[in-house]
Amino acid sequence: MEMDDSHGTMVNKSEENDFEKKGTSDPVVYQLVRVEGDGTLVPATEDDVLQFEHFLHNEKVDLPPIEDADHVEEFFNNDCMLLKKPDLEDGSSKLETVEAHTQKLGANLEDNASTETTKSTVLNDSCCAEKYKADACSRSVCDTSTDPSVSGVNSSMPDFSILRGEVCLDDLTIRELQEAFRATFGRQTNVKDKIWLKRRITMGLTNSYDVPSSGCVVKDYKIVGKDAKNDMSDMDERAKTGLRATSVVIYPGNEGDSPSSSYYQSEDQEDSSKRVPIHNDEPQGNLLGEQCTDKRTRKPTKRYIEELSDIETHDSTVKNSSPAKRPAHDELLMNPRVAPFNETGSLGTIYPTRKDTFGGFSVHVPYVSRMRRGRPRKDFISFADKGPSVEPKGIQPSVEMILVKDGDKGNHLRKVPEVPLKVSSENEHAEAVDSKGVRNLQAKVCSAVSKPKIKHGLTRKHHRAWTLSEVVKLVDGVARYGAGKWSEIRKLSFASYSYRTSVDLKDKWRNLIRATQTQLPAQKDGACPRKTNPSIIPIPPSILLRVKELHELQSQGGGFTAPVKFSGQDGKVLQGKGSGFL
DNA sequence: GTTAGGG
DNA sequence: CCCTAAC
Repeated sequence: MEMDDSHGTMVNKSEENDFEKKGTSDPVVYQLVRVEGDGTLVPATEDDVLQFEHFLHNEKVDLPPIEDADHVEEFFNNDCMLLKKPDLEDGSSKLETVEAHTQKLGANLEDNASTETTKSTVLNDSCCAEKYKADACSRSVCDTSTDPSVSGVNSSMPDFSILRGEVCLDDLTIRELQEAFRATFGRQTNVKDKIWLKRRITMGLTNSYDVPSSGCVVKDYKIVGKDAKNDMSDMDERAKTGLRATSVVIYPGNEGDSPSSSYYQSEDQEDSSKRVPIHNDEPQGNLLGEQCTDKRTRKPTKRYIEELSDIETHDSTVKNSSPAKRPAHDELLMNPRVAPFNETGSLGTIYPTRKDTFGGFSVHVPYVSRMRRGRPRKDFISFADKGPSVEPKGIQPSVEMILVKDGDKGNHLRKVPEVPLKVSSENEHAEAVDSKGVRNLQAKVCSAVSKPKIKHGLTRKHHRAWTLSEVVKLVDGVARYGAGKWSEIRKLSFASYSYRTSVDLKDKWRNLIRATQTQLPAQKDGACPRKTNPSIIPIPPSILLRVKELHELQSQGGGFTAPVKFSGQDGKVLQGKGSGFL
């Protein structure tokens, strides 16, 4: 199965094929999540994913290699939410299992839930609690055991008969449960925790996370037992049943705020967090129930919409996580769904898209990595009051703006970038407006398009790559008027480039200076000037040399004024090269 | 309003 | 590019 985040939709297509091909493919989809210091769950970052790539890869290629048995089991034991802790020393942002995370959340749940919902259904299983705890806490305890029945994983076929007929999961032995697990998920497990096994099997058969820990009866591969609930939307109902049961039963006397109590809550973590994207794709056609179609949790969005993060984490006490990896809105955590595949184009080209919640809107965005690197936008429009909308199948507004290569002069309108619901457009409106006009236009568009209040009508300027001609004009302007006369240069040399502000010129000049300090020496050494990014047109060395000269002259000369330094040679170079690049 | 600098 | 202090 495909574990790559960028293929969030694999479950529908390739996975089945893989399964059929290999027979042992794991139909469970794992989600990598990150637990921030404040306990918030966020989708794993790309970096996180990379760290586990080998994991996922291993699993994909061949199931549980012996060497990795520990880790694989860790995945399983934790309902596939594995995670690793990259650097514990800083203690800031750590990765851990969802189980552990849910522990933290458990206390809250306990507070909110009524304690009289205590059930005794789990009592007979409480003996497994210790085992479970042991499993969860110290890996390698059980996975090193060599139970003959659990060793020949890849070769033999699962015994599907274990679930045939009417079977009460409670009556099964651990081994039988393991077999049932295997029949359900198509893979082996070494877990000996009955509760866990039963829950996992039940979840697998119902394709739901919301299952009781015991009392389930399987009949013909389907859960017919009592508490097999499928309605995830019924929160109240869920809070009263299996979820409560486990944690309260263990410590019947206390009110549920004991750490241990909340610990065992972890067993039902899916209930509370619902972030466990166990996706039981059906390998055998009839093994898994299909009654829970809309329960499937898709892989999380890979990118962060940091603009939403503050909504969720403004009050968290532990604020040592990197701002760039702040947790997204909970809604975003839970709901990002991957639309199976969207067909576009006359050729039937299929592009994966995912449905994402962007500022409260349901939108489809290309399933690509688009993690923002900079700090969070401050002026992002808050759509917090706008609930998730019904996804429009036909209209799929994209927040992506397609960058249009700057032709040349004029005809540039600073777009209103990243306004939600703004349909992507490739056509630049042929209208030049000055900076102020742009602001106004932005405000207008925003107010027209989106009802929610916009903070200040400020949106990020549409990124425009600097063209060579612009660079040449800038260099020319600096040579003519001097560095620092940005306003002047803008007025006189960039009259037709209305979208270039004096600040832009200044920034670009600064970047050019930097470029001369980095690129030029490298080129002299014959080294490859930067990692050649074909999409970025390198600035010709001649221009860089001019920049360097101008910079040195004007910096050392101190009070550089006007055209004094405009040497004939430079002028010639500029003219020649400039016209050539235009 | 501009400019310089940090982010 | 954004933001902001300092002119």
